[in-house]
Amino acid sequence: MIETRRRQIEVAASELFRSQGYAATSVRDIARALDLQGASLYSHVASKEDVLFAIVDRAASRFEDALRAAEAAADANAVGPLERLASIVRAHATLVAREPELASVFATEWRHLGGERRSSILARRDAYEGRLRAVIADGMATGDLAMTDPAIAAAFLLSALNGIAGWFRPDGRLSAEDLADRYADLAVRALAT
Amino acid sequence: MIETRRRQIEVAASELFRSQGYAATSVRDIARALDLQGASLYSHVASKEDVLFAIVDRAASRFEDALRAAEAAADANAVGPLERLASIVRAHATLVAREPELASVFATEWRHLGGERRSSILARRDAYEGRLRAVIADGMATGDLAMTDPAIAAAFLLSALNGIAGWFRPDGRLSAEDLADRYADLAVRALAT
DNA sequence: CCTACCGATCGGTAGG
DNA sequence: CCTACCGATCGGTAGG
Repeated sequence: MIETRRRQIEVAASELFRSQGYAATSVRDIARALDLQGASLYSHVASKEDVLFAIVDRAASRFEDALRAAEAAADANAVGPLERLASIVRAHATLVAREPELASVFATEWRHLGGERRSSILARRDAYEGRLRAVIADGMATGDLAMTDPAIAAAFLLSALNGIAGWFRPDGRLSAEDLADRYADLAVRALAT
Repeated sequence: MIETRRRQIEVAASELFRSQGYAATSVRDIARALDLQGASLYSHVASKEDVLFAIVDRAASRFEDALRAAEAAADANAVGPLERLASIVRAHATLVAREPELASVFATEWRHLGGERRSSILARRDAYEGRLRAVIADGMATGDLAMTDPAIAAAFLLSALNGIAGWFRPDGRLSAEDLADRYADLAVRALAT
């Protein structure tokens, strides 16, 4: 277990950033959650923004991995565009439901990042959204999906999916997987011919 | 034109709260947008939180009015559950697209309100969401809408709708009304039998 | 990882 | 609506 402390800081910060927002969370808030003095955090991180970036960067990678895996599985099973879309939605929803702090900070706190980091994260978000748009456009080309503006459909779906982080309780009566199935169903119905 | 200055403050604050968030926006930021000194704001408002509450309270009323109007129109025309749902979605989407600052602050900054104000706003949000759930449940009872958990369907739709504030440009190639039509279409398709 | 401390900025008040 | 100012808190550093 190397870098455990650093990880603890990121986990505690994710929870605080999610519930209070980055700007309203002080370095001392994060330290207190770990029973440290505020200044002691700086033995492990260079700045508050560094902690935010680490979280957001990790979140971006998780979403990219989930998308890649969903697409690879769809390729391997040679499924149609409808099932490909469903498995992407399922993957995204599952990730948000399982790690709402990560997803919520990724979705809303990136604007507190400085210039380069911010644009790098935005570029990755755009690329992700672009992949989803392409899947939707492909489905329209084969006639499996109804004709709509793929950009609008993608924005519609991503907002719905990311919204899960705002209300889903992982310890509630509904499992992340069940939730993901419902969302995939709603998404497919919304877009299928 | 009474209370113009007060209104200007709220408008400037909405824009700043939307783009930077409430916590990252200082009283002096708001004042600067109006060419005032920071302390001068306090001739018009009692506190920074007061400004936030005024915005969020106004936003809540706007959404309540829009919902009421959509339901009244549906009642007057005796339309079915499908068209009733469509007109509610259209009304909500139009409002978010026309006033993204108001909608975005309402959707995300309420947590910076203190105890009573916060719970009052949350109660109104819950009531609004409850109305949407009821419309969905009614549509399922008549067989116009497919059987799903109305709470999940409502959360799905509201997240998608509120997400509009995050990307829609009122001066872009798509009008608020066209956007609203697309969203109503997606919503109806997602839920219809 | 702590104590001690820094300059900057915060929301807000006094008094005009 | 302004100037002058307040105590509190902010992110971060020095030195151990």
